[in-house]
Amino acid sequence: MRKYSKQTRILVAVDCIIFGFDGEKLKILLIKRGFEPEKDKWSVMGGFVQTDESPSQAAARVLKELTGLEDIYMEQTEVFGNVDRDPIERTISVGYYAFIEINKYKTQITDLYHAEWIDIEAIPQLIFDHNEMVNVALNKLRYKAALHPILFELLPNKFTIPQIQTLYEQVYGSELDKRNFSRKLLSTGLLIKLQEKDKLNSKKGAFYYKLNEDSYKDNFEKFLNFIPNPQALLQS
Amino acid sequence: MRKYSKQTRILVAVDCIIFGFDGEKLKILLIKRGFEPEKDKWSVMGGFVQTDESPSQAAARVLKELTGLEDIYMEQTEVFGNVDRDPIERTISVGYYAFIEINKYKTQITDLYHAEWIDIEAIPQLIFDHNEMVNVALNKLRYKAALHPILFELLPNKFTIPQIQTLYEQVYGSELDKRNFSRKLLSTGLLIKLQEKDKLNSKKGAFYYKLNEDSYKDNFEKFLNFIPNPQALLQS
DNA sequence: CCAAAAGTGTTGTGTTTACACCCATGC
DNA sequence: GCATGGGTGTAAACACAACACTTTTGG
Repeated sequence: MRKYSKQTRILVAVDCIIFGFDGEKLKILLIKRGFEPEKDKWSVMGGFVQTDESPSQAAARVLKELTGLEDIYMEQTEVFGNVDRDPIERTISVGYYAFIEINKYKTQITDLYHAEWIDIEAIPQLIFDHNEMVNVALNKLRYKAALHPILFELLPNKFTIPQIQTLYEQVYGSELDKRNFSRKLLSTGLLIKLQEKDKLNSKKGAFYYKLNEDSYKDNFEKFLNFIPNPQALLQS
Repeated sequence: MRKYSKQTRILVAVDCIIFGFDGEKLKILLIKRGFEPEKDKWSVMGGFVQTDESPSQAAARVLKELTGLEDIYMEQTEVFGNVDRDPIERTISVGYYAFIEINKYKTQITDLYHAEWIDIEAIPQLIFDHNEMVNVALNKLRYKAALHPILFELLPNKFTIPQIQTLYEQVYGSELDKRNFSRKLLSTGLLIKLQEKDKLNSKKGAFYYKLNEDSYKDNFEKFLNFIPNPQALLQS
């Protein structure tokens, strides 16, 4: 079949901002490149879209290469396509953010990369426009998490209410009232209380909960208003 | 400088779903292609990203070519990148939606295209994955408009409250209570009442309003909850 | 017994919804 | 004078925000 012969073909990449939560801090997985260009500089993990894959398949592949995990929760943020964003050659990159359960993460990547979890409060300078990608991902995640129960993807199967609250507080950088938070969370019907308690983080112990999978699927796209005054906390 | 020599370059396009409101119906601007491939088939307006422009610049250029207008409100929807989406040659397309004031639109395009406003209730079958693009654009627009005052971009400088209400009703395909709608709208402080009345649509006449530009900018990204029970009306 | 974190209830305030009548005008 | 669409008010239900004390238990 005839091609669009006069048009320019462009490199297309994907870049993944991978979030994890260790129970205390929200972190992203960054790599230090072991090769040129930009050797020893920090960046997010990315890769080029291959001929036989869509951008989202490419992002899933990159995530698997870096973390060993599949079926990861992933959202596209936006396309980064400024003409000069990559000094080597013009490249258009599709941004994604992904949530992984941090305990399931095992280093997978060759020693061409050094991968490390970095607190979102302490992101170093990154190559190209990767700092902007991280900011866009954070803003989109804050926006979406204010309305939809996506943050459970960062937690293990069993979690306690104080753990979730800490996670929300990290995401929004502000403290929440535990009475109001717990009431709102439980009123969604998303959680099933378990008998078991987590005794690691307190003497009294906090009950574990798990997700009600049916209710989770049903409510995923609904507006839940998790965050009081979201307008005060969001930039976009 | 060295290039990423082993990687595949891919065609990158933009496709724009252009919305307009004629006072009665929400419409999108479609074109009937006057050339092969897919001659005489309907599609949305698009074009390839050139070497000297970003995808958003390409989208703005395409919008200008089709409508003659610049500085149009535009949002990126998502990337459409399935390997087989374009049968001629692999092409990755960045989707956008745009709002134009329908009265400002003047046909600009060469007679290679026949452009027409089509009611969103009556979208014909489109080429490639353009029907999916339209659906994605509609869902994103509904989502965003439920929380942010973007729909004013579809209206002329002067508009009446019954006009805005009709627009919201078209966007969500459901009727709204005029007392509650008007109260909520006016309580945002976004509108300035003018002395003049629109006497075309009723005998009594409805007062014109204009946007309070300062308040509009300030409130653009805030959550305004224009739509009661948005969860009942949205798919994503 | 005490420190540390978990868990739980109430009240006032503001927002949302549902609902019905009068007004102005052109014909 | 009447049909058409514009404009407004109120009350009940609900959701939200602010706030403090009791419980459990490991040390």
